[in-house]
Amino acid sequence: MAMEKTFNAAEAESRLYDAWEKAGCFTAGANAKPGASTYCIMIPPPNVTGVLHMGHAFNNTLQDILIRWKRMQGFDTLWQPGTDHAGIATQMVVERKLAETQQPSRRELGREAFLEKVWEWKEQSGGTIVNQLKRLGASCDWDRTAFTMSGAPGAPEAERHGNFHDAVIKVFVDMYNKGLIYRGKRLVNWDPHFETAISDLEVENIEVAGHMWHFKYPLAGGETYTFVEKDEDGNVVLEEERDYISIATTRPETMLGDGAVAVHPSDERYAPIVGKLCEIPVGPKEHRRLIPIITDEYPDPDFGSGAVKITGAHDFNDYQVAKRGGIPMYRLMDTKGAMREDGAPYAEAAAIAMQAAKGEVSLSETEADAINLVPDDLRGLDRFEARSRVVDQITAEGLAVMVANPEAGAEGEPEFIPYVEKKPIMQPFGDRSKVVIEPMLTDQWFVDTDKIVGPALDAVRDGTVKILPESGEKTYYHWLENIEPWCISRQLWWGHQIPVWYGLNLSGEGYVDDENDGALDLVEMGRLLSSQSLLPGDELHHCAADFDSVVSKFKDDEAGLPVPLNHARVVEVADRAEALETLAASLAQYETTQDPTQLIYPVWRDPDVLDTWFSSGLWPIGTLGWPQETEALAKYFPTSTLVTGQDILFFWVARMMMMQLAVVDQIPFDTVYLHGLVRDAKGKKMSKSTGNVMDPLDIIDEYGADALRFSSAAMAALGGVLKLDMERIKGYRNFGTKIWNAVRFAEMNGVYEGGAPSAAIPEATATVNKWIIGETGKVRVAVDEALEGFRFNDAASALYAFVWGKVCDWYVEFSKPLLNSDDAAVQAETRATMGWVMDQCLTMLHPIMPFITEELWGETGARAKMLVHADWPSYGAELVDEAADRETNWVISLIEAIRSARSQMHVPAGLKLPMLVSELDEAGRAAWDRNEALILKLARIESLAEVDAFPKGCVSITVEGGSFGLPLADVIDVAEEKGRLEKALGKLEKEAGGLRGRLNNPNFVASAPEEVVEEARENLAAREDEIGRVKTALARLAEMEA
RNA sequence: GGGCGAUUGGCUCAGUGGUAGAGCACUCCGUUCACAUCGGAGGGGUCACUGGUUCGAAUCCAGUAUCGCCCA
Repeated sequence: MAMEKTFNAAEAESRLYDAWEKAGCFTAGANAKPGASTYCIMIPPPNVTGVLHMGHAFNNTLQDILIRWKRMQGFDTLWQPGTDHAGIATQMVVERKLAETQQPSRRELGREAFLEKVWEWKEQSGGTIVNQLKRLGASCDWDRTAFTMSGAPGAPEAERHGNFHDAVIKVFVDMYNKGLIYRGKRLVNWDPHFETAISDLEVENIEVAGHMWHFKYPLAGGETYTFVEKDEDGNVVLEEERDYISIATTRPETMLGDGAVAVHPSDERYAPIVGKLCEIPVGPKEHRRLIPIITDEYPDPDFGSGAVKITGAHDFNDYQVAKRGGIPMYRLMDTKGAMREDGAPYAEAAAIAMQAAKGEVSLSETEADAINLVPDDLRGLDRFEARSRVVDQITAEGLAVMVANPEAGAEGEPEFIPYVEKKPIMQPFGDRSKVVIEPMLTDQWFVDTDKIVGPALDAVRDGTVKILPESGEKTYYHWLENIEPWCISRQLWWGHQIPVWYGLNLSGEGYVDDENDGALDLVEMGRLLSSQSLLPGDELHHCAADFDSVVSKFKDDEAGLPVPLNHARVVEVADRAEALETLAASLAQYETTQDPTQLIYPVWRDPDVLDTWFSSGLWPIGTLGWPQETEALAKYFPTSTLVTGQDILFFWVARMMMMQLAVVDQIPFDTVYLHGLVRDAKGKKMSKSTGNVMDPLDIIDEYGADALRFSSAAMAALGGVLKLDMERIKGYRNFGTKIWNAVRFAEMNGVYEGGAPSAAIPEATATVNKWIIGETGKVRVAVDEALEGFRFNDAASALYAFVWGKVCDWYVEFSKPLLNSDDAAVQAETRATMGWVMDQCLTMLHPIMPFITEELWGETGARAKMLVHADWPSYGAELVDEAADRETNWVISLIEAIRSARSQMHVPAGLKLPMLVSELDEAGRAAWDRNEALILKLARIESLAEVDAFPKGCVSITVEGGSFGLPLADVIDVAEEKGRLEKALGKLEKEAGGLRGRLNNPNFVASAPEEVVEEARENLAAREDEIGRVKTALARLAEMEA
């Protein structure tokens, strides 16, 4: 067999991966020892629309390293794969595809037909990322591939194996029944393009060039006050009478919905006017709204004018202020982000708002929301168009704050201009839609996180769950201790439809039984249908897993209604409008038939779906078959390690903690390993617009998956920044070639002649064989310790240093004379040792570099098992032979000293030199004798002769316990040699000086640990010894000069 | 503004109190039969700054500066 010179990754990777898969190597429990403990990792489900990027590659490499390592150790392992259904992203992808192929749009298709299209797309394209993960070498149990929408109504046969959908619905119903989920009107991130609420995670805050306008809000009734501005020392810098309060805003269009102006309670400038009313300087003059000036801790007195307008329905900070102060929140925009066109004309709306501001009426949330305060001329405008109109109107009226014009005096330039600051502002954008996100007050479903956060906090506080790096725990506490309600509803079609049905509230105030006869007549029915109680927002609702289960709950409601309503059949209709029609028709029919059994009580299901994170929050139990008590659930839950990006600590990790604890009262995993974003070599985020995106598949094509994987491991320092450098990847590709050729060398030297090496630790007699066996023991301990502590970089560098720095640089070289030895026993021993050492390298490297190691494993003999299932070693420091260790290190230092001297004396590399020795202690003599052949070979020495004193022109080589010399009188450059020795002397003196200083300090000797003092003494002695020899050499050189 | 973190050779980074390290890059030498995707030798660092704790600080503490990330 003649091995190729390099590993052909492109050819081998798919072949090896297929072999693993075909043999079922990744199946849950594969290679488990009898009675083994379990080890389970849940993949962070990639988006079903996703394609593999560097973040996935890195994240999954770490998981694969762990799972392969544990699998080789004989644990009962499961790496659970799958994808999430990615509501908004998937809907967008499918809609785009419909548009591209000239098919009817989503709305034209309708919900059911559109969802069919989504499922079609999923069957065709949803497996992309799964296949890409295979190219990385990910050893997931693919037969178990999960999907957060599996088992949903409308899912094709192929998706019916899972029941994730039922699990999600069951959790919603259970949590609803426990009072952990409620419906409410709250401020959410609204995407005007997709017309849905989105999560914080889907919002990107980007700094953009913005403007800060300054406007005057006149005091009501022309009141005035003395405005006094002081500097830090309390000196008055400005004092004037004002009839207004100055407000700065970046969003003038939201002024229309202002409910108050707030100032800080400590702000003396505005103290005289707190509690008074001021006028919003926009809208028809005759209907100007007045709003109160209130105090709140939120305004920063040092920022802008110190006064803040409060628009509770369109700003998150203002929302909090408005809630605290009972300020009404007026919604100004529709779902598309345009100014509202609905409701009563402005004059009417403004009048109601006025009454509220004066405290004459108090508005419920629903009532406030029904009021449209957009002036008639601005209705229907896009929000940005409305902004510029508002600015123009205010400025035209002279209510903009004016400043001196720096251009004044120039042609056509006025003396004063409106005060508009150009400044960068952080603006929220939808990460999918790229439009500006609008904080919007809407009806949504929420998880009452306050009620379930406790156990999730406790589990980390008491150490049941460990988060790495530790700083992640701080962040976790910080977020959970200040947790906000979690909005879980989305106005999308693709997702788990909320299992709540609504019905019209027929028992409201509108119904009055005129005759008091307990029965409904026509007049009463008419009143019922038009009454206030049928306004949107006041419906009855019930929650249940399906329609059949919800019917009885509506029946219970009916029981309290008068005849004949209490007999009505509960029937599901599409929506609220259809329900009203159906009810009216049914009542009309009843009038003629008088048959109560024909009466229909229509109910409709909530059209919204659940946030994708609500379902992925159940990933650990959902993928294992919950709520069924499956074997997998019993075995692998709670799972072991979660490896994920620190950016989703809140959105996913914390939610999994809360939900698993809330639903099954168990932690989902015991360790969370968090890592950062993979960046480019300079530390920049990878982005399409910067053009610095690296595609992991391109990297795999060019350098092989192993190189990419090794790079991932090497940069995975706990808490470290991940900078991906192609040079580094190339270096690790080279590392693979290095191992390949080391094995090739072994193969060429008959190591595998007798078949695969024995798994038994070889019995060695030769020093270097004993030494490399000990080094192998040390590296196994180092690798396991590193992986146990999730220090992947330490594991990688320990293996790199061992394989390249010890095995290839030294052991292979040392072995050459032994493999060519005439002594058959020495040769056999060395072959056995080398075979074993190479096998250990392959075994320990396999979790990080599975492909090349598996290939070499197969190349070097028939094996009982593939490497993926080989036994992970457990030997350790007991393999270290101290004497062999010392001796080999001495040999290495001697060889290095000779090479160094040769190189610096410009001795031609190929030239063999004689060497002299003037003194050598007993250990040195023994070491020389036992290792002469390899020293001579590696240092290119032809002979060694003992002398009493070195001749003139002899280059000195000093090692522990010995002085060697190279007679180079004819080639020596005296000045150069003197420089070399002086430099060495200087370094030694510096070291010795430091050691002496410490040892002369009585405090050091008294306080430092014994072994530290002892070590310092030994070091000093060794330095002084060497200083002596270098000085001798320098003296000899001086003689030569003379 | 709040929180978290970083600052070590030209670059990218390890290094949790005891003689400053690695890889890459650089310089010189090398077609020695495992490997030029290689080998050998070498240069290069006041560990951001200022104080403090300690016998001893890159390492612990405080402050300063600069940078990054998250949140507002």
